[in-house]
Amino acid sequence: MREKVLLKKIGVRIKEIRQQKGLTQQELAAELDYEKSNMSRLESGNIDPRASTLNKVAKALGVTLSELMDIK
Amino acid sequence: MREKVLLKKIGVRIKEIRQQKGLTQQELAAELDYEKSNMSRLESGNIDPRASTLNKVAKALGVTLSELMDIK
DNA sequence: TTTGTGGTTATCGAATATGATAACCTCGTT
DNA sequence: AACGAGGTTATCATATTCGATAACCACAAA
Repeated sequence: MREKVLLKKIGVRIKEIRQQKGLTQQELAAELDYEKSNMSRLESGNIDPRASTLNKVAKALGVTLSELMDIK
Repeated sequence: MREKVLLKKIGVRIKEIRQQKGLTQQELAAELDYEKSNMSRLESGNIDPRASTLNKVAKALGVTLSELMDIK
């Protein structure tokens, strides 16, 4: 894993928005055709997601990709 | 390739900013420890880059990740 | 205790990015 | 024509995501 800090921040950002929307990981995962296990990996910062994955998450959360990537 | 349109837009956006800065692909690639061939693939929208890759590009271009992802 | 919810972690196969090298193309210039 | 600059494209090995399944943990409610 090359950019640990970045990935952690992305995970935290996703979790933050998800919780604001009152969604569980499972509910969000369902909208993405993800398994909840994948959402957990993503939010925990253990993976370096692809642009298309981030875009899907952004859509499911109702924010733009730019907003999702607005990490401090 | 799942999200062709998105990837094309990301490529165009990178190219746009790179040209604004007056950089060539080779110069940008050099700052990233990329080969110019990789930059070309990225700008052409043929790959689905990882978050860490996008972050490196953003840094090298002097913009935030959020700004880089601000694709119409 | 049992059941359900929310989340984590490990593992697998398949698909794909990455890093590198090389060949090629289109120009503008000498 | 020959050369270089800027890009493109193909290919390869390696690393990693993705998609899925399953086991597990903590907690709350029945």
